[in-house]
Amino acid sequence: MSVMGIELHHLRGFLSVAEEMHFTRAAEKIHLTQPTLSRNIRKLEERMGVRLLDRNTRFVALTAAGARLQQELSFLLPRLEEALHPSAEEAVLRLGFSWGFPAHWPQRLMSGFEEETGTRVDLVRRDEKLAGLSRGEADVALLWGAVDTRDMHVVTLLEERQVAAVAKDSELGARRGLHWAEVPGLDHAVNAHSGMADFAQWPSGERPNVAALCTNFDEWLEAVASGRGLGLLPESVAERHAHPSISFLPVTGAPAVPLHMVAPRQGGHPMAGKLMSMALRVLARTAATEGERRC
Amino acid sequence: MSVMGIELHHLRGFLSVAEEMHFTRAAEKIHLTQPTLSRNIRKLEERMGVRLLDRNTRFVALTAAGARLQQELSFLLPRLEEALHPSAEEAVLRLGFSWGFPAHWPQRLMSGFEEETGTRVDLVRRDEKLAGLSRGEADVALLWGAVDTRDMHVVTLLEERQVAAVAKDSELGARRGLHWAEVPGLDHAVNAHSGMADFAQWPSGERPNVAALCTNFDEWLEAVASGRGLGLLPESVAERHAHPSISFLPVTGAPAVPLHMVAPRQGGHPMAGKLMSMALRVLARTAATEGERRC
DNA sequence: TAAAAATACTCCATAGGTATTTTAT
DNA sequence: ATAAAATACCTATGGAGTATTTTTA
Repeated sequence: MSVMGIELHHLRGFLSVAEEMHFTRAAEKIHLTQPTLSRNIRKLEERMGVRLLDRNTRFVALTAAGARLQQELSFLLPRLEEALHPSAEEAVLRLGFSWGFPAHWPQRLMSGFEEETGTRVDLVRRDEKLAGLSRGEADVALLWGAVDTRDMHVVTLLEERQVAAVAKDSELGARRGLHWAEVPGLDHAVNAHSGMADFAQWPSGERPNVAALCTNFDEWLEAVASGRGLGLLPESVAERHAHPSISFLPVTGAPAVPLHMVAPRQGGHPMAGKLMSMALRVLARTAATEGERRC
Repeated sequence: MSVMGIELHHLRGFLSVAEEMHFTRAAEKIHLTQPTLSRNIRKLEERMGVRLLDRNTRFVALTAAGARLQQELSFLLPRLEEALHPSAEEAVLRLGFSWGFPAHWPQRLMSGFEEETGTRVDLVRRDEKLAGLSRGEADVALLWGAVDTRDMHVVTLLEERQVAAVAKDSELGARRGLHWAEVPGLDHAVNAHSGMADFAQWPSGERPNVAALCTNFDEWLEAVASGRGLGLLPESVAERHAHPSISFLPVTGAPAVPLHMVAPRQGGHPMAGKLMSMALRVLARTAATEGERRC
């Protein structure tokens, strides 16, 4: 009954005053203003039903009850605060991807997030469409292309041109570029987990021929290199995967490919949302900076 | 940093769920609704940055971090709650009076207050104008008549007719009543601490003659009994102090005497305000009940 | 007179509630 | 189909701030 409504900030405030014996300094120490701390102490006294501090404008002193409380709290509060700090083992957020992990800004995102939240970010590569999300092996994932949005919270980070990867010694190897309209008529190498070329969604008559079906990016790249078919991928990923046997051709008229950050709608990691919004912020700043650089 | 904003109600909620392994029951146990508890758990997880409970609509289970937290909290929280309960020694409010403590309703007030707040009320008689308030020997006081309102928080509980106490074998002993206009012309016995007859406030020409100046009620009553002068007092107090040598006479035209409850404006007992408002409530109910009885 | 606590107010974050939806067996 | 947790929305307590007043050595 009487304890009702007492909260930790009241106790932190009291302990601070009990240590400083001075409201203004005690308030500063815990980043409060003096009037707020004064009121919190009064509330604590009202709710406990006991005066804890004898005070006037010149002096602050503990009452008997206050001294007893300080003694108890100086033991209990630090332990409690400690218990609320998850161990380094526990404070981990696993960021999944299956291919095409972008350069530069994710590193800044991860270190910024770790600094701001104290939660470590572990990078996890899984060769699945959801990069470990569905099996609970990742908490958040970076995924190129279309994502089933039913059970997932999805945020689009950016969009990129797609390019075609072709074997240098294939018929297409000599070409300088392709047009999107040609694509359905060509043989394709497909990464089943990519989310890039979801051919099922294409009009049935125009569906490209799948000449090679792979289960991860590296297999797929080699399939392209060995001339089994062309592959589609985002421009920046192509840049990071130069291959002696592969040429990357611009595809005029091709739709842009989105990069998504994805997390489970329910039962997910409590900091997933924070990472996603921070990712948007970081990307906005990156875009702004690059804009400035261009000017 | 991460601990910011975690409060006791979050932890109480978590502990309740960890014990029940069932949100709805856990919510009932701590007198919350299930959605509120759900949100509080989510907030706790967000602020700690760690998932504590794996849950869906059918199952609730502790994560590793949750199990550790439960272990810590099941030790710390009960001790903390205990520390917030003042001991019986400390949870005391001293109610001062110097004379004329009323019958019936104060007893109900005191027991009601003790039951509702867990704070014991000790009755303290001190023969001073403020009945121990000024020396810090009482936290709240019941005082008849005028009270210096500068440093005190004052509430008027009721007003009563005043009557005159006269020695039966004095000249006034045979009278059936007095008129207020006669009072200045008569000899008075005065209790210096009473607050009743503050003669200093009377127009200087009409100030009654102080034939006997006493320092407490009992001396004063005997002074009246021995015929040193008349005394003024509230009707109900007269009723409780029948004296073989004293007659009580109505005084027509006399102003009513207020009964006040008084507490220091600053530095007072944190529950003083609660007692005062409860006193007003109790008296309102008493008045209502007596009103009904009359009808 | 000056330092410090208390008051008076404004604002807003969030705890708490009710009604409804989603989910898993 | 049903039990149970999650979501959506609303209300209002009270915590935090700024400006001012009061107090006491």
